Amino acid sequence: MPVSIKDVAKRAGVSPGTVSNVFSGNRAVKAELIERVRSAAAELGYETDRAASQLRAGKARVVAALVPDLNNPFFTSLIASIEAQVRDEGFDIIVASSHGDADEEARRLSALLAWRPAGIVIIPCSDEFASRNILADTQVPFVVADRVPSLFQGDAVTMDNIDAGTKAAEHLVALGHRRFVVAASTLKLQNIRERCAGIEAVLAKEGLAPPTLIEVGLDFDTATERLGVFMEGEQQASAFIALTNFATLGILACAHQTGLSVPRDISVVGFDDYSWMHAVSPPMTAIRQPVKQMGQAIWTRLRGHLDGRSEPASREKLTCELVVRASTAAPSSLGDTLRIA
Amino acid sequence: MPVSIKDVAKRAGVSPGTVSNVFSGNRAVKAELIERVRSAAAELGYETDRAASQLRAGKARVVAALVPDLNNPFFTSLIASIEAQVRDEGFDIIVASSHGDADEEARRLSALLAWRPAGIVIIPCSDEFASRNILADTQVPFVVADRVPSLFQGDAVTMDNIDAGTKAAEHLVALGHRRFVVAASTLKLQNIRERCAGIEAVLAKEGLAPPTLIEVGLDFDTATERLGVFMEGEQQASAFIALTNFATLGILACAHQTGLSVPRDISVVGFDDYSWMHAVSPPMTAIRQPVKQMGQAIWTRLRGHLDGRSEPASREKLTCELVVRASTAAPSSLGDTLRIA
DNA sequence: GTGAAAGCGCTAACAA
DNA sequence: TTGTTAGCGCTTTCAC
Repeated sequence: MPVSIKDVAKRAGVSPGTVSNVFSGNRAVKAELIERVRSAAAELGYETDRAASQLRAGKARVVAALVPDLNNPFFTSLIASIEAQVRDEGFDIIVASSHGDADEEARRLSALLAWRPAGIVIIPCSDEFASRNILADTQVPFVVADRVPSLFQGDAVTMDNIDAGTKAAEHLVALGHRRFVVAASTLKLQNIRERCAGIEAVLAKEGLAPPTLIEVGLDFDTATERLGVFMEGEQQASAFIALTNFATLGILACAHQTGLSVPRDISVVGFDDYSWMHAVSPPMTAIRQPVKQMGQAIWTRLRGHLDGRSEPASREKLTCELVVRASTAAPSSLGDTLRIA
Repeated sequence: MPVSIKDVAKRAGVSPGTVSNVFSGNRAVKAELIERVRSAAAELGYETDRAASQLRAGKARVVAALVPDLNNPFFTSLIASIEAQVRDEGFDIIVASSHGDADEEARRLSALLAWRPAGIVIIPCSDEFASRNILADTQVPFVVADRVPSLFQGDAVTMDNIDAGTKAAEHLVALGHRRFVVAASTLKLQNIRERCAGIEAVLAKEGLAPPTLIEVGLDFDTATERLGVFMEGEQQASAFIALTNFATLGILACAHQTGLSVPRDISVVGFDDYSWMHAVSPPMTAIRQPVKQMGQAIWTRLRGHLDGRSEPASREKLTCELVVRASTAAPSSLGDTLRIA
């Protein structure tokens, strides 16, 4: 692509510096020259080389995003939200996936850093977030999202996970449920444990038995097997709360497999709110995370550091919303009778 | 981030050129020096500046992806697949969304080009793909995916959409269905029309009435309204085929709203195969697009052009698979009777 | 196999 | 307001 700023300058009869100023807007240029430069550039098909620009100016117009999994719609929605934020200001976004592995996370982080991005947003694959050392050595502003180490000091955007659990539990308690099962992909993550804590607190306050915690894993067979015990067995529960999207699917799959009807036999609160939850029968009651606001909060923080300003680190905790649809209902005594028989 | 190749060179007691060779592997370096350089780099926390490297070498280790919507899991799965391909070879991926708008597509494309990427993969927001002129002017290799203009000559990766429609229709015909409704988000796209054509051909061959084509739009209310006519009205259909993911949801939402049971009253074939289709009741029969293979085919083509090699343009057409689950069944005569009454 | 030096395309000082 | 020029960090001749 051999059309550089010099070619444009020659054709427009101005200096390279002027061309640069026309495109960057850094210094004022007479209207007439702007016009000449613009048309010369258009004729030649010129577009500023961002690598060169960034190298010289020392300012990158790109932000990097590192997430655990690009197949998880929660993460990609977040990327979508960030993309919508940054594009208006001429930034591009470079993405990478750690594939849920801490070593890979470290490697990808280094690779992203090599772009000298204006900022990095990272969703660590575990609470340890061991690779944060890598970031500490650099001057690149970064914000940690969703999974934030408890003692972490820097910029962070999270959910109020305790409140999320509380809302789900209160809703089900109000409907009259007394035995709860909580399904999570893994309890190794802080945010998941917080959601549990929220639920446990509600049940304790109501004098109900603590919920049964189940790690459903990441494949349907395991999930179904582990949940099945509490759908078919002696100690049936009537209320199921999912703490991740996959857990939602696991509960649904298991209910279908064991022939239980939702919400007649069991009530289910899903996690994350996707279109399919609205469309299926019954439409799912779910805890919705404010993905869009998350993206905004992230960009606000990154922006704060943009021109070398050193804003104080800040933490934002957003609240989830319980969307009530038809997968939750009062426990039917009929169902109870049938299952006990 | 003020640690450059010179700092490493000084510390290791070698020249900058040698450091460069150690990291790029372009020229052989004595084992002892490699060791010295590596440890010096590690101590300093040095990582090659990709912008500078790319500027000088004229070779980018980044590919760009432009899709219509980052909230659509089909597109993001494709990005995930491409990411998995390229990361092994040290490439990064920069993403952008055209937000379904042709002008924005052109703008974003120019912005992406400004990175001088090694290649671009684009899913146009319409068949026209007007912005292809922009690419034609450059030397950047690109491959068009999913939505490919019919007369397009370059590298492309698509689905065999006619076959996809055929498979869905044959499945339902074999079950005994005779009246079909086909739901699509829009019929403006070539690939959607091809899916229709596949269905129409099957029905024609069987001597059945042509399917009713419905554009469901992009919100549930519109979708439900338009589909409702054929679920409740005089000319009930028993077989519903969705041609996009949203159409699948539209059909399901409408069935739920009108109180029809799947598959007892109507059979539904969904489009795209997501986890939720596996988990809900009934599990959905669906047409699965081979997203992973698509990513591979795309990268194969891009790779072909990588070192300035000028491979001939090639087109790949992948085939979809029909995943049969429980949302399709033989039409029940009982259902027919009830609805006619 | 290694070092010295030129220069990729751009922007920012400095002159004019 | 515009032109001239140095140099960002790197890779790549060209010498040795």
